[in-house]
Amino acid sequence: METRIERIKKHLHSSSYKLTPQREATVRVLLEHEEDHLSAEDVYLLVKEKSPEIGLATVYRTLELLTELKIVDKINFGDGVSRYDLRQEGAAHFHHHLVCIECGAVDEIQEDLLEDVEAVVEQRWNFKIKDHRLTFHGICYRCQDKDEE
Amino acid sequence: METRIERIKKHLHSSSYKLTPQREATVRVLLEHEEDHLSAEDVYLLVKEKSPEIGLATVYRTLELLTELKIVDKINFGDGVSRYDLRQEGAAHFHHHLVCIECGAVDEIQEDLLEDVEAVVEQRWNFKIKDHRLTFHGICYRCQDKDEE
DNA sequence: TTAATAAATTAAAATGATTGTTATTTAAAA
DNA sequence: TTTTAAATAACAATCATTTTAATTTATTAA
Repeated sequence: METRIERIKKHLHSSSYKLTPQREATVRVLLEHEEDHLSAEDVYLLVKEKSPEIGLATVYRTLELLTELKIVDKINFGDGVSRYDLRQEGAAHFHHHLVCIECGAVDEIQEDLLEDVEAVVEQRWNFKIKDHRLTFHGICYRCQDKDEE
Repeated sequence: METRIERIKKHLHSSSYKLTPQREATVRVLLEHEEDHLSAEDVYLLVKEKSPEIGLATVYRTLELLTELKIVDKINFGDGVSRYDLRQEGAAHFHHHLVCIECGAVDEIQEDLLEDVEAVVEQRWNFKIKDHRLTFHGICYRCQDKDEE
């Protein structure tokens, strides 16, 4: 945890940004909720618990900055809010998501799975892929079990 | 064109909705701009050209209805607006998108390409896939040509 | 160390997309 | 035709996000 913070700090410094207390508090919340897909408001409320003086706009600015530096990815599941997801260290590509249309749960797929598809797209459409977003909508294993009862 | 309108009309009727003049005007705009990825506001402005009395809220409600009936798909490319995309008739799955990070162009991929990936996901993650969203971000062929100049 | 400068933050206001409300209109059913 | 329900227009309200202006914090140069 501390080492990841250190690395993020260096990442910021290398682009001549500082890891201010507010930014550090925000990063810590993201690290502590790596499994979740928090909205800016979610992050704000969690940061506020430890640093009550922080403002929502600062959280937005921090998330924007982290997105720019590709430390987090901004993603949108179709409800009205953007969600922010820490990128795995060293991951070349953004991971995928499984959104359950029954319970709303969001699970992650860390495996790439798209190598072949991307090769086809680059070739057939002559498109230089820099990033991707892949989300499946369906029924998660938990709700399938529930349905059987 | 007329036959597609007819089919959409029947689709609405089968769920006991009517194809009102406002709804028809909206559907026509979508049909006439099938290649584009219009926001609600875009649709509104285009509908207004032919039917100036229409209200923005009606366009929103119509798009929402069409989305519910899976006649259009609502998609979000990360700018602040939802975009609406007619589903190909008879298409089981939503098509994919190529978003150019230089010029902003959005191209479509109608081919599925995901069959293998979906088989893996259904099996390995025990997830019943109902739909998907796949978007690639990168440099389109037009901008690649431009860069070479 | 101190004055000057730049970066970051707060708090509040502004913006822009989307949704809700109410009165009215239109269409369908009795 | 009368009644009822669905759909709409016009406007107000809401919600996420961004901007602004004043203030604070950190950094640099004297």
